[in-house]
Formats: sequence, C-alpha cells, structure tokens
Amino acid sequence: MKKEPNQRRDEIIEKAASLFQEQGYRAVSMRKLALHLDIKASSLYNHINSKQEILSEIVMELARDFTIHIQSVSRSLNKNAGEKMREIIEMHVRVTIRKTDFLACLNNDWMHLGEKDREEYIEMRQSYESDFRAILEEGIQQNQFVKMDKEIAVFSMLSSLRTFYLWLKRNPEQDEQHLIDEMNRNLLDGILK
Amino acid sequence: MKKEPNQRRDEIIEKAASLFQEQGYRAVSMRKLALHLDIKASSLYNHINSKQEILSEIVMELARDFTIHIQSVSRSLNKNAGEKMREIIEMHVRVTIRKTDFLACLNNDWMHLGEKDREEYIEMRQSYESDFRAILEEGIQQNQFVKMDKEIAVFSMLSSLRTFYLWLKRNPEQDEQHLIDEMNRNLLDGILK
DNA sequence: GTCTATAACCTGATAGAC
DNA sequence: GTCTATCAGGTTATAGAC
Repeated sequence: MKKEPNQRRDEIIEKAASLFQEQGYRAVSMRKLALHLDIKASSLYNHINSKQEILSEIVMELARDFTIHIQSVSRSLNKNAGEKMREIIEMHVRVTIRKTDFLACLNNDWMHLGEKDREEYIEMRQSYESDFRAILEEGIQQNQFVKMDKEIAVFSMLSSLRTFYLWLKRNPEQDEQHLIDEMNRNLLDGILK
Repeated sequence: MKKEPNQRRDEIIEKAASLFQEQGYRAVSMRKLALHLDIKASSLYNHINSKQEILSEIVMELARDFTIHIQSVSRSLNKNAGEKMREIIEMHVRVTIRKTDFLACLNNDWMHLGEKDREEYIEMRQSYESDFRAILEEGIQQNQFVKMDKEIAVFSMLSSLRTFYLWLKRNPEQDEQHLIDEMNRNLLDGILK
C-alpha cells in the first residue's frame, strides 16, 4: 500500500519476476530465488512476507495500470474508434518494453495468486476485455471497422499483444516506434494487399 | 514408440493434459492426478514411467504433427502464398478444436520437458517458424502481401493461433468453419475498412 | 493392476543467534 | 539484515504384498 522506497525489496521482486518468467512460478523455489540474490532463503523473509506476496506485487499493480489506462481511453470523447485502438496498441507495446518480465508473469502465473488477488485480477481482466470490445463495437457502428465476430477479434488481437513480450525477449533493443507501427498494421490492416 | 493400444494409459494422459492445462505442470502432483482418476499415485507407475513421460507424450507428438504439416504445405507447388497461409490457419484452428488441452500444455509447459525432448521441441518450433516466415516472404515477393517486418508478423500471427485454445475453452461448441473464416480475416485482412 | 509403506529429497516458512 | 537450524508437510518414485 504505502510507497516507502525499499531498494532491497524491489531487487528481490525484480529477480523473482525474471526467474518466474523463465521457469514459471511453481518451478522457482525460495531457495533458488535466494541463490540468485546471493543470500539464504530465510533472509528473504525480512523483506517479504510470503512467496505469494512477491507474485502479487508483480502482477496486481501492472493489472491495475492496464485497467485504468483502457478505461480512460475508451471513455475519451474526442477520439474515434480507430484512434482509440491505435492508442491501446501503442500502450501495450510500451508497457511490454518497460515491464517485460512483469507482463510475462501476469500472463502465465496469475492463477497462482491468492484467492482475493485472483478474484480481483479476473474482474480486471474481464473489465479490460469489455472495454476493448466496446471500442470494436463503436468502430463497426461508425462504419470504420468491417463487420466481424467481435469476441474472436478481441481475443485474437489481445493474444498478439499479451504475448508480445515473448518476441521482445528474443529481439531486444528494437526501435519502439517501429514496433508500434508494425503491431498497428498487423492488427488493424492485416497483411493482404 | 510402439502403438499398442493402451486404454488406461491414454486415460491417464488425457486427464493429465486437462489438469496441466488448468493448473500448470508443476502445480499438478502425481497424487492430485491419481485422485482425479480414483486410484493411488503409485498405481500410475504401472502405466507410465515418470511424470515427465506424461508431459512428453502430450507435447511431442503434437509438435511433430505441426512440424510435418507446415512442411508439406510450405513446399507444395500448386498453391500461392495466400492459399498456403489460409491452409496453415485452418490447420491451427482444427487442431485447436480437437486437441485443446494438449495444445495448451505444448504452449505453457514445454520448458518442463526432459533435456532431450526440450531440445527437439525447440528445434521443431524454430523449423515451424522458419517455414511460416518463408510463406510470408513468398507472398511479399509475389506482391500478394504488403511490405512488412516479417519477424514481427510471424510472431503476431502465431501468437493468435497458439493461444486460440484459451478462447475456445471459454466458448465451446462453435461452428468450425465460422472460426476458420474469422481467424483468416483477423490475421490476413485486419479489421479496418 | 492396485494397494500400503517408505525412501530420499524438496517445499514455504519460522525461531533465535549474531 | 543475514545467518544456522529446524519444522511440518509435500514431491517423485520404488518395493513388495495381494
């Protein structure tokens, strides 16, 4: 809750995200995490209360950022559906670049959150998908988008965006604007001439 | 290797795929798996040699099917790039419908394969992506596809296809041809008018 | 083919010395 | 803030009775 700066704690969470992303939450023990930080597992508990708390720190803040951002975009009145869609795609790419490992954990390990966090996460994800769908609907009604099965389109576009971190892991140091442009074209224009 | 029919063994592997898909390979213990099959964990070892062998059975055959299929499509001489792409997309959707849980395991749990299988898996995945990329290249040269960053396009399209099982889990019993048509449109034509 | 019992080890987490 | 020692329970897998 509070935002006391806590360097060691952040270090632990960063390293955990990196390992979770690589091996999965269940495959990374506290001993393994501690080894990568050159301390003993028991020392971790001076900075965090539980393994699940680390996961929560990684996933929940990022999920809240996504939820808030798409809400503000989808409700803005001075943009048409196409512009909204481009802004969402751009946001996804930017977050992917800045929080690569955190996003990977959000995608792959959310089901290992504690019950309360997990419920909140699922709610936020539903809310996000619902806002995304609303923009598609708006675009179809404005005759800016083609007629389509919105459910499948939401899923298909979000799949590309959500797993973009995988590609970025294998192709680091790309020009940010190039990535944004290409993802916009892939998802909005398609590849056919 | 041999294809003796072995009903109980297949039952175990099916149930394991279902649980792995839901909770992740590491989160499903042999006791948990046994509980869902109404036997004791030790009895499982009369049918399989190890937990990892179950994962291998789930992932490797499916990976080989994908690899072989895209090879035969990409090398066929009587189809243009657009037709090849449509056939690959169709194949992905059909496999997703028929092997939903197996595909989920392939996507999420391949890193828990034994070293030998894991290496073979990675090779097959690279080969698959390389065939996919070649079809895009062919389409660009034939002036059938727009100019694009092929690496990003391969990733983006495959992301949608690979995680289609997630959507299918939440929306079962859809018309197969409708799914194929919509995925073709999403990935090839985009959503913009 | 399933069971009980058990081996050998790993798991998250805590107590208390320094 | 890190350490050693430890707890209580879970992990894969095997041995051997039935």
